[in-house]
Amino acid sequence: MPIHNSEIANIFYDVAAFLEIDGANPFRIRAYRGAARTISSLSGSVVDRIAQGHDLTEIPGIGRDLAHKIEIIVETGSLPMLKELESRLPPGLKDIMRLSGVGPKKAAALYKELGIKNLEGLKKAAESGRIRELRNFGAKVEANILEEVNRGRKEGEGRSLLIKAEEYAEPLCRYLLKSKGVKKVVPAGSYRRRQETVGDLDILVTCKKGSNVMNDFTGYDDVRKVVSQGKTRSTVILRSGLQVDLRVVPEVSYGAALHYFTGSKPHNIAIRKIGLNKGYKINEYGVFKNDKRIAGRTEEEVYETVGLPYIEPELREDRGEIREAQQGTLPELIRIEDLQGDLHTHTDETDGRDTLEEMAQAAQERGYSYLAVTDHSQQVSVAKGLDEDRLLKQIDAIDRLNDSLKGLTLLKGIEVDILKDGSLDLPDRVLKRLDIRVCSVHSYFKLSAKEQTERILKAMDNPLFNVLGHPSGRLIQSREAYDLDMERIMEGAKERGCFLELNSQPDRMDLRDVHLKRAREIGVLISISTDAHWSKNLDWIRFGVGQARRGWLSSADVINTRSLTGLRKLLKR
DNA sequence: GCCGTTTTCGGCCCGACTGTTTTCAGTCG
Repeated sequence: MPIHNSEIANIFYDVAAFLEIDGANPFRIRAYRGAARTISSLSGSVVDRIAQGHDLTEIPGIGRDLAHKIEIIVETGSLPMLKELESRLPPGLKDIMRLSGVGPKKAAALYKELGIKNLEGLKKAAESGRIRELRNFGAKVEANILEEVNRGRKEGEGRSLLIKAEEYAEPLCRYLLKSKGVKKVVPAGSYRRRQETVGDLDILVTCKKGSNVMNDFTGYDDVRKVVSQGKTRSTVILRSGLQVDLRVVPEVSYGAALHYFTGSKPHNIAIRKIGLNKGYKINEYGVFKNDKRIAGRTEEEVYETVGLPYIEPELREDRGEIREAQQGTLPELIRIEDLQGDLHTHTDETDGRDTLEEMAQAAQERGYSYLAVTDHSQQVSVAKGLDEDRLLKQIDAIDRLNDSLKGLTLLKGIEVDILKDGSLDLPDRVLKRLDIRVCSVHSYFKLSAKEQTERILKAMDNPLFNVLGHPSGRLIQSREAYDLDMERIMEGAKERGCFLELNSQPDRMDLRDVHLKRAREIGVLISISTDAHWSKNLDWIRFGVGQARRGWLSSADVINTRSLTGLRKLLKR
């Protein structure tokens, strides 16, 4: 069983945690964390890279030592260095360190002074009042530890889907905007970068002197616990468990603060380094030269002082955007208004909720010039999938409706199942009568990567294959992607004139950002679609567009930015 | 442990808040 990137990353995360407890050089620890993060965000598998003879040290943050350690992990499945650390330090210390308010230093002290090895021992020590005796610990720390242990998990832990974060962020921002003296309220962090999930919500506020916004924030109806409250920063936990950080800065610092709180952290560190080399200090209050503020009112100013053009939030992941900005080769990112239509939608004829007419009307309201109706095929019986007869009837119904529609064309389509042997779930004679075929895997998720890849490539051999629907099959936080050689799929699609879908369902977001970036490099075009099962779900397109921007896509990389005529040409293979 | 348009050695982003202290360590983002 080949090692997945995430397994290599987890080993490095564990090494970093143990080194931290061990009191190792902080920069060495950072190197392991950085490598873990980089590896888990690669688009292709490290195993393949090694097999193809690629030099791992070309990956930023991976030097000779870490490259060698990766090779050992790939060969043997484990890392002797981690084994050695685990033999000296109890694995349970990692759980202790995950508690809010407990870091490596406290975990080390608890182990060394009191012999505490796991959460169970920690609980007993806290209950018997032994923890408060330790230097730098006290009654409050002890009480906090006990509360954390009893809860069983860290406050605010676990990531939320972007759509869930929106549900909380929007009313909270409206509420804060009404607070006296408040000028601007902007969600920053991974939310602004449109990451598919967010760990916590970072909200930036600018206001006049003497504003009461901090008290209004901690007094918000939905707050369950105030974790900390200061003049410029406060942290609360909402009743849903979502953690929210509020930062307040003066107007002159707005741009610097927004840049800082938008992150990502590696992007910020890289920008600050460039600043340092030019003799500037950059923090959330501005850009400083000899303690004099020279910029920071806008984000553009911050970038300008380090000699860069503005970089869109979705690109700020330190994945090459700074280098391309320096060279002036950043793409002009796609916007929602570039899209001419949606190419994957369902109606009440299968498992959708609205009629053909209702879906058409919703598309008109969005200003689309086309909408593809792509109900399920017969194989998906739980969704009342269409057989040949029912599909023919739907084709007729669409023809009739198109005669009466103004400004919108309904495209006759299907989401047809790719069967286990790589054939499609309906005969060519009926598929031929359609404008578009979205082809998806809904069964046999457990095939080996080789079998799954060949199954899909074989399906693509059929000249009627247009778009591979939700290509990886993952459901965020509930189902892993099936094993697949995505690189071969993308190259196969490119060779055959097929396209890959970016499915905008909030828990799919499939393809991932790193895959989209790779698709753009390979030159395979993308269909950004919602897979809407309800007319209201057409609005999910904002998630897809956010994800597409994170994948560096511009309007030219996407098929449904084309006019109807242009699109029809692309769909004819 | 990584990295280099000052460097192959000596740096490595920067600040807020809490609790335990009485000037600061630890944690967090």
